[in-house]
Amino acid sequence: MLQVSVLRNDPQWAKERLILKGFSQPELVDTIISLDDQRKKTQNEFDHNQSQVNLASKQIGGLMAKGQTQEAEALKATVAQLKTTLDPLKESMQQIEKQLHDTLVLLPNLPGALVPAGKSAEDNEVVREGGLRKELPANAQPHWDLINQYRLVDFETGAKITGRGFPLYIGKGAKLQRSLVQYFLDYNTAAGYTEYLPPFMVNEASAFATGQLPDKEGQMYFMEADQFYLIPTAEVPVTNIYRDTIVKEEELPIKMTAYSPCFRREAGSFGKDVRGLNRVHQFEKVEIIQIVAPSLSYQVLDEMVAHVEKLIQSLELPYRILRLCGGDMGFASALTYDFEVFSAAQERWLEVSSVSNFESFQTNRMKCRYKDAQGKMQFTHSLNGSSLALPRILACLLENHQTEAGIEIPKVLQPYFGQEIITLP
RNA sequence: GGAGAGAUGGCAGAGUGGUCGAUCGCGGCGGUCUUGAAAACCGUUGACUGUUAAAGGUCCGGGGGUUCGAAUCCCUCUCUCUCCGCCA
Repeated sequence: MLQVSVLRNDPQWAKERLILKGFSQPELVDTIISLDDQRKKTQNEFDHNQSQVNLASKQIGGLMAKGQTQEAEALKATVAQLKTTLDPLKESMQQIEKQLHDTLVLLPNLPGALVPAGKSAEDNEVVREGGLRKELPANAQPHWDLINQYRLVDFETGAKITGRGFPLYIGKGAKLQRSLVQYFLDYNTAAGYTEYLPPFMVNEASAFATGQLPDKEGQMYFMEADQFYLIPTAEVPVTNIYRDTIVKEEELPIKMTAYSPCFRREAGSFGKDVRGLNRVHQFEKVEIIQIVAPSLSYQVLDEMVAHVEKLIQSLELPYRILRLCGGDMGFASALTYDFEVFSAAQERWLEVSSVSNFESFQTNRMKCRYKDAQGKMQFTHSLNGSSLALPRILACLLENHQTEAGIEIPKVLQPYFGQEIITLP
């Protein structure tokens, strides 16, 4: 959620930034400022009357104590009179505040200075490429064929148990998933991130705080009976650890990592690029999250990008890093870098990580603040990234490391997986 | 699911209708003393809103009610703890 003060400060600039993000109603900025004016005006009037009521009530107390009941009764009558003006004022104040909040919440975060203009994925900027594309055997295959031959994942049975998009991992496939999760968590904790295992369902307040609500309402699974949402990413429960808290400056930066399954309805996005593990309703992911002082957030963003980059390098995969353009960024983000790994057999890039700085967009919704050196209350900044998302990494590992002899396991994973190569069953 | 107890400022914990936004303690900050530190002593220390700055207003888990006046009384919801039941 944006701060009204930011919009007031330079409405024209704010509108331009919103347009860069592809937001279709920049005029809401003016609506918000005018609502805020109304709010101030109404509140002022209300406060004035309330103050008179408070004063009179105190006087009544004094008069009663002295036994001057007649004077007290007279004052009571004036208070009663004043109070009739209070209720309608309060009502309209609440109404204005709600309207203001409901409108404010519709605005996406303003894109940061580095964000390139553009409407879609084609306009993203390639920051750099890395890793080696291995020479593949002549009969190289896409992962959806490999997982069948090697008996790693069974989509049909997953569909029978639940529905399409719920893969069932089997044998070495399941173990490879588990090895990756463990490796990623160890890698993250070695870099100073504290590991959490969070709840996989969240309440409405949590889903709102990180920006999933109201923006992505239809994308989350919802448990009607208990009013819980299945998490689309560990970002939601983990970031919410710090909802409604005031942290000490010396506690910053707060570095957290968590594994979780992720549930996404992917409503409307099926039909294309959905084969195999490319897009599923349930997948595993290890997330990294930081809460930091505002002045450091972009430096931390670079650190997180470097952190994820090394992790992908260690898996010996060819990758590239993109800086997302305004139109392709998420609702809550101010700057996002996507990591894509080259899927050799599909001959296309697959997104495996997304690292973002949310600045104070989430922390304003969450009310996560700290006192700076001057003793002033400020919103912290929050950042997060996948480190890493699993099914696509699995797909890329299979495709990029397939050889005549079998699927080679990267060195760093071998201690976790327990063998160097997966051979045909 | 049933019964009981509870929810107050960073923590701990008083306060049961009228200068209570809230005693005291711990912690934090500032100071005295000290070469420095500790101890001791003194002072200070919630958030939001509003204003150039004030004043003023709001907040004692959430919502509603009673009253001239509510942290305090009533209703309701949520959560926590203890016991019972069920259960991986």
